[in-house]
Amino acid sequence: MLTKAQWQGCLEVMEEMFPDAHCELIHSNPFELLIATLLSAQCTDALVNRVTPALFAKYRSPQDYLQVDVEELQNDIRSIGLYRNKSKNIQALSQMLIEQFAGEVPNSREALVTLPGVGRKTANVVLSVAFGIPALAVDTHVERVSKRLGLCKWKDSVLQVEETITKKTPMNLWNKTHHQLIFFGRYHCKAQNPNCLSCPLLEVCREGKKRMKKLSST
DNA sequence: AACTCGGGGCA
DNA sequence: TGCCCAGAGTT
Repeated sequence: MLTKAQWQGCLEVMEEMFPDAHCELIHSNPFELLIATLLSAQCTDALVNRVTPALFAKYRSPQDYLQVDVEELQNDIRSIGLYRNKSKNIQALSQMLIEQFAGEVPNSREALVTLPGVGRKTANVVLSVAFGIPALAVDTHVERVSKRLGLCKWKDSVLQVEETITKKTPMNLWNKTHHQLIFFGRYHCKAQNPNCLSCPLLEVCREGKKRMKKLSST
């Protein structure tokens, strides 16, 4: 198992590899972060970032999203996929924010997950990035990376992985950790053909060492 | 647990 | 061309 110090070392190395990873989800306010995160489902942020500048210039508040027909909103986000669900959710969510949360994005998980289209992962991103609250969205990349490195056991559930990382990550790294893990997992520690040969974390990585051993024996 | 939504990226 | 993808909701 990876120690807390080793884990922090890994996070620092990931930051050196992808220094601007966390910039992709920096937004001027929690509401824009919430919308951008919701749009990110099943597509990359690079794709989302192509529509958000125009989107956020046009819609600045929950009220703004309610002043157009759903078809118009669909057209504004069509290129990212899953646009029917997402448009519907954004309008329903805007309505709820106005009626139940005084137009503000709530800062508790219990409240966030009651919003349509917002599940645990989206809620955790908003909590950590917008409010600095320790919460980590565990997707396939985060799960794979933490298990390969040896931070978690292979049989751990998603919730167990989340608990372990939450426990071992220092407060000052909360707004970055998720994005560093995502980038590291997506572009380096890939699901297929991970680049172990050039990996700076090879010395501490459980799976990496195993793969190298196998490679040298054949 | 296994679907569905969905256009774009990439082999 | 066909497969996959920073998820959530429904059955």
